[in-house]
Amino acid sequence: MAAGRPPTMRDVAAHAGVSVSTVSRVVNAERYVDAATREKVEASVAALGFLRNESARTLRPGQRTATVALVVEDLTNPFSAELAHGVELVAAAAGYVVLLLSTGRDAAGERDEVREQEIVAELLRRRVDGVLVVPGADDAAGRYAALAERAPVVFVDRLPRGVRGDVVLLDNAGGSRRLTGWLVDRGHRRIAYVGGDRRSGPGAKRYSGFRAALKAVGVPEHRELLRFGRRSSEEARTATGELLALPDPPTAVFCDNNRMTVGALLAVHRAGADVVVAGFDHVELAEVLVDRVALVTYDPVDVGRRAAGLLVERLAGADVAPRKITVPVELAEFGNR
Amino acid sequence: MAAGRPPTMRDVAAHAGVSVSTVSRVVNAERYVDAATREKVEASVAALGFLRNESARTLRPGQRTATVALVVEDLTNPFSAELAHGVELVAAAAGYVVLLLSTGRDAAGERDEVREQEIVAELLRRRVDGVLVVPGADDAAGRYAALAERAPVVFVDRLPRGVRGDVVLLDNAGGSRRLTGWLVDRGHRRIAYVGGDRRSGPGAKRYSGFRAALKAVGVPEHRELLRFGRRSSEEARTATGELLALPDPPTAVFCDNNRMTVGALLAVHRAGADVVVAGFDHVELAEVLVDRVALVTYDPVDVGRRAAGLLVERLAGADVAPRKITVPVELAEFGNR
DNA sequence: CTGAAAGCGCTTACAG
DNA sequence: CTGAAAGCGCTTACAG
Repeated sequence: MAAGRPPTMRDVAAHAGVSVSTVSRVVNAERYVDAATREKVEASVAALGFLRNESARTLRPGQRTATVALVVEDLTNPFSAELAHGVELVAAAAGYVVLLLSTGRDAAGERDEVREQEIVAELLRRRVDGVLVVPGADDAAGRYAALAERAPVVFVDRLPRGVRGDVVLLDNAGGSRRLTGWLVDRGHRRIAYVGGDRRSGPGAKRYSGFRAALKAVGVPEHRELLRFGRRSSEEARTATGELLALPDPPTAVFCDNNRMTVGALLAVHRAGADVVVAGFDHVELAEVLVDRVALVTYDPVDVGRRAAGLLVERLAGADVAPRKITVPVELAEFGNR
Repeated sequence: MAAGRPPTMRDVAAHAGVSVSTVSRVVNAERYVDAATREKVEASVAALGFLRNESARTLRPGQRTATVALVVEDLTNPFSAELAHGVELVAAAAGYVVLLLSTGRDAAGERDEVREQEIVAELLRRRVDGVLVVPGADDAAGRYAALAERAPVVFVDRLPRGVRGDVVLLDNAGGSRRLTGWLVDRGHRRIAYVGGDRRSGPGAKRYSGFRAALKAVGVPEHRELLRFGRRSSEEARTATGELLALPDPPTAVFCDNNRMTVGALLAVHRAGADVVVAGFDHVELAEVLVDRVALVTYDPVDVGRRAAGLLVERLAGADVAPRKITVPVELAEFGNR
């Protein structure tokens, strides 16, 4: 398991009978190396199983670590996982390796700011070339500003206030508007809303799209049908159950994200209620659960690919103003009825 | 964005009026530093925003990179994603950072051995302290042997032939046996099998558990009811559809993994067939789709935690024979009937 | 085309 | 308790 120290360029040089500089040139595929010399060195590299120590290379000023970091809250979320996959694809193709860090939540479900600070310091210590962040909140400015000063940062899904950086967002407001419009077009007037945080980030945009769509056609928003701050599918199920039990229940439920949709689907299915479920994010098997479902979907892998693309461009020297990409979303309709 | 070179220990030393050695001692929290000196240095560290260059530290022989790598085939798979989360939790707690690499598959769905070789080389170049691998095949020996010689490797989900290393497996055979037994106990005699590769890895164990359970109670295996080599839920759905259309259809379908289960659930649901679905892996909402379902479940996050735990122990110096952990699985039963 | 030498930012014996 | 010096494994001007 511990097989001595790995061979160094010095070992290769000795083996090939050349200088260390020459080995370096060969390893770096530089020009101006005699073909015969090159072959000799390559033979020694192979014979010794030499692999250049990247830490040593990196030490020289101007040298890159060829490392990018991806900071997410929780990889358990399918959005983050697929995003990470897209990031890895593009990063690897461009010669970067991905460092994965999750910020997590503390026991109370609150953001762990100490951990976030520590992550930022760690990335700085490791001199990563660039960072992709899916921020947990809009107020992360202070935390990521120090990072953004030293390395390009691309934000995904939300842009913290006051930080400079490229950003990749979903068309949250537009998607919500279309989804709500779809319900209204089908005659729904009492539409419930089950969601998480309505104050910031994607949740805020989704709620604003919902309101805008209702307002545009003069359909009233019923305050008693709005449920915010739900964090899990269980909480969404309970909330939806309560809504269905109302004297004048909704005819449709708008769900803010996939956990909300899962909860709502369960509640509607169990109640055997004649209610349409409309949700943001893809939910597997949704269509067979409830008579009629509409979902706003998009490809998280693509979000990751685009975000990594922006970062790679920055690292390649694109010296332009911060850019913003809005990934389009699609409305998919399912149902037996 | 590019704010000059970051401060070095030399800058801190000058600022604090001490030597570089002293700065190093303070930064490394060594003893034998005068309290006043320490404070002075800490003040300078803070003033300059010094963060020790980890590449430079690493260069010294015997110094660790505090980096572990996780190699998976595809993070899109929820198993890998949750596993990665478990790994990250334990690694971070132990002071390691996680490098994420996916091997992927080529266009034809075949393993990309060149990419795997390149990943191994990359990890060696970066001098990672240890590696967690979810191998794509049993014959990966040659590929990971070079790695295992230089750094501890923990294999997850399958152990390639001929490689030394710790391994964390699921109780595949046991889970399959119980699941099959559950079906037999309920009177099923014509049980279909829909699965992927039956030759190696988890698939082989699951199939052998299935056979063993049938054999134990003298229930015959019906060759016309076995479908292997299915790779997606679509392929599983088609296969299940065919099985249901047989003149003498099965009364239950055993599914090898979650994609198979999703496909089978859809097929049974659409056909309105009175068939029980039994599957390995958790499937969200499975219970509301089909009248009766049994699933073998486990916690992939826990698998990741345990694998990372083994690795961290190795890195802490545990010099013991290769260890094997088998993560238990649970049988969960759902249904309206 | 090739080599000797300096230097990247740290850590670590070795003195004191 | 503190500092001067050597050295980790590379890269890169500078000569030749």
